[in-house]
Amino acid sequence: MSEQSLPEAARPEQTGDAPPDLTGDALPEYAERVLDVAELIPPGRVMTYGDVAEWLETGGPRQVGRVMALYGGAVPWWRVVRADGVLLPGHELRALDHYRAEGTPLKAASRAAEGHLPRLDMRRARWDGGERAQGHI
DNA sequence: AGCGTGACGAGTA
DNA sequence: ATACTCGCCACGC
Repeated sequence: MSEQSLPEAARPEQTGDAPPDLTGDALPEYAERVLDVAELIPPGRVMTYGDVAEWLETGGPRQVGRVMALYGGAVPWWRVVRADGVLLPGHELRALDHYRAEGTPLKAASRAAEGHLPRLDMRRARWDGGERAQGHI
């Protein structure tokens, strides 16, 4: 539940009649697949934009990024991250709370890095999609 | 049927 | 570490 109830506006399942939906003019097919993958990422782990694209075997990191920017609110958006583990501007606070709550591995800050925000420890946090999951969706 | 736009990513300097 | 460049490709004009 801490998945937070999101605006269902982003899920246009039943838009029988041209809904004036703000966010939700029929989610493009590709966007829906991206969100499906995002929902599979286990708590405490992350996938990069590129990983998601690779899994889908369609589009690329930028396409995934666009989808997350537009419809990310409908899924655990903090589990789809940049490959270098750097938190995006605007996500520092909220995402960090999620990572701490889920136990997502963060990189220990070196003294020289004091004053910087923690980065994700991608070596440990990155989720490969799970052996079983590969090849589905 | 183009064309511009990116929550990207790898490479190079 | 930073700052560029370039390739990527679905989507909305």
